[in-house]
Formats: sequence, C-alpha cells, structure tokens
Amino acid sequence: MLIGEYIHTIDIKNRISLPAKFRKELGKRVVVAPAPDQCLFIFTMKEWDKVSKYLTGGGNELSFLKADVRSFNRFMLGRASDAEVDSIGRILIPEFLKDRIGLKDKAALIGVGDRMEIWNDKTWAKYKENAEKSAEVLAEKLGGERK
Amino acid sequence: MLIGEYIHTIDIKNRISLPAKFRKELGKRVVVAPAPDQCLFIFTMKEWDKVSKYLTGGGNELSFLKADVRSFNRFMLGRASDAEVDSIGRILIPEFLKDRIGLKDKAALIGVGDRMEIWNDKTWAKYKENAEKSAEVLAEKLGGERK
DNA sequence: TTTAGATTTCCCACCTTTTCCCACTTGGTA
DNA sequence: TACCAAGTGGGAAAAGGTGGGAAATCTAAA
Repeated sequence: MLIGEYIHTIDIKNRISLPAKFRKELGKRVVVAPAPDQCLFIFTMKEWDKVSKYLTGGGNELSFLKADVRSFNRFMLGRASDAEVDSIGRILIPEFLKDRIGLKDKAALIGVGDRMEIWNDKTWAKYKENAEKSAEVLAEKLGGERK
Repeated sequence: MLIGEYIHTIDIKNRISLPAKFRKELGKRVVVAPAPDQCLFIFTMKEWDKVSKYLTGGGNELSFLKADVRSFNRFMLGRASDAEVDSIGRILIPEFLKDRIGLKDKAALIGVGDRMEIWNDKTWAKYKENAEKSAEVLAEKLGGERK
C-alpha cells in the first residue's frame, strides 16, 4: 500500500525519482494519467488494467455510446502514457502532462493507497491547507454514507 | 491496552522513543497518521488494516471517481507514514507530520486504549488544562442544579 | 543518402539523508 | 553500591536522490 508524502525535484530532462518506499510496489513499468484535480495519477500496470477495464465497461457494453463516458475516457485514456522505470528508480513525465498541472521544479509525490499522485508542490501545499479545514466535515459525511 | 502519558524528546534525527510499556503491544511496525485535533495517531498494523480497508472500500469500484473520497483519502493516506520500530524501540516521525502538529523538542505520548497519540507537549498541557477546567465548571453546574 | 544537429537513453559520480550500531546517562532496584 | 532497564545522543556505513556526460537514436536539411 502506497502511503506518505515526498517532495522530489524534476530535473531538466523531465526525470523524477520515485520514492524508494514505493518502488517495489510500482514495479518496472507504470502508467501516468491525467486526473481530476490538479494532479497526475501513477498506476501500477495491474491497477491500470482494472481502471481501463472499468472505464471501457469491461467489454460488455458499447461504452462509446454515452457522451460523458466518451469525453471522460478521452480525457483519461487518451492522454495517459506508460513509462519505464529506469535502473535507479526514475520515470519520465511527458511535457504535455507536466504543463497540465504546472509542474516546475519541485513535485509532491503522494501515496494514496493503490495509486501515486504527482502534484506541483505549491499546489499540494494549498490543497492540504484546505483539506485540513474540511476534513472533519468530510469524515462525518463519509461516515454517514457508509452506515 | 495502551494507557498513560509519557513525555519524550524528539532528537535532531526526528527519532522518538516509544514508551517501553507500549512496545510489545505496538509491535515491530506502526503507522503514523494525521488526526483531528492537533495530534497524530499511531496505529498497530492490525488497526491500520481496518482503517485502510474502510478507506479503499473493498476495491470493486474506482474510488477516485468521487471527489469526496479522493480528498479524504489524500488526507488520510497521503499524509500517513509507516514506520519501522528500530532495535531499541524508536520510530521516525516524518518532517511533514511534525510540522502539522508543531512538534519541536518534547512530545507527549498518550495511550488511548487501542492507539497511541503524539502531541506537542505544550499543546497537550493546554488541552489537559481546558479539559480540567471544563470538568470543574461542569461539576459546579451539576452541583448547583441539585440546589 | 549523407551529414549535422538535436534529443533521448544509459550509465556513472557526487552529495545528502537515512539507517544501523554502539555508548553514555539517569533513575530505580536488589 | 553495583546493576539493570529505559531513554538519549552521535559516529560510520549504506542508501537515496540529483546532476551530468557520453553513446545511441532520431530529425531535418543538403
């Protein structure tokens, strides 16, 4: 399970080190995908299988018939990119994905259970501040929904 | 069962000794997680399993499709950290969690049944004081009501 | 098709941080 | 007083993260 927060630099060649604690679980290849909120998702290949199967409706339906599904899938699948982890644990972030979330020098790498997220460090700091405020409210709400 | 209050120092390497009385129950690995109020929770792996299962909700659906779930999981998982207990009973507290609760030199370690809590010692002192006061006020009030 | 330039990939090297020991101190106990 | 357990501190070795050069590949122009 991926947990914790790490701040790493993106070098001029668009490389970024995966946190050492995540490497075993992430494996030799990962998928970098655009995500809701200002971040990128990093999936293991296994997790990506699940995600892409789910999004394409597991092959049972013609997922392209629904407009929202079409556009969400274009967003998520169409702009995803698989990346090889190099011999010392780094991956390349494509320029267009970097631009999307305003990645500059420092990135926040966040373990969120079965995926990793990449944020611009500043954006993450702001996000956390807000999350802190609303966390209790949110906890109540989620607690209520489960029952 | 974890009970009692201990004041320990955090050294310059961010290490903190677990109270000897807690070590057996906490085991070789624990998870440090942010918590409501100005403190951190220390879970045993067993307790943490329960928490994380709850958060990932079984895994049949894609948890990241819902905004509430995304933010709560980021808050809870993204800012947690698993820590190995070293050979003499210490754990490391990540910088970002130290910052969150304003941990400096001295920390209060509180046994609260099935989990341990970490507080800034000053914050803990104040918290106790208030709890004490409100208890007195409450006692007065109850006494007065009796006539 | 060839060549020059640019980009990507692979590898090595440095430096900082973390980890693993070992040792000191203090306080309680026999 | 000697001993033991608990807590604290610090040095050395290992690991993690960062940067950069050289080889390989690609692109474009002649």
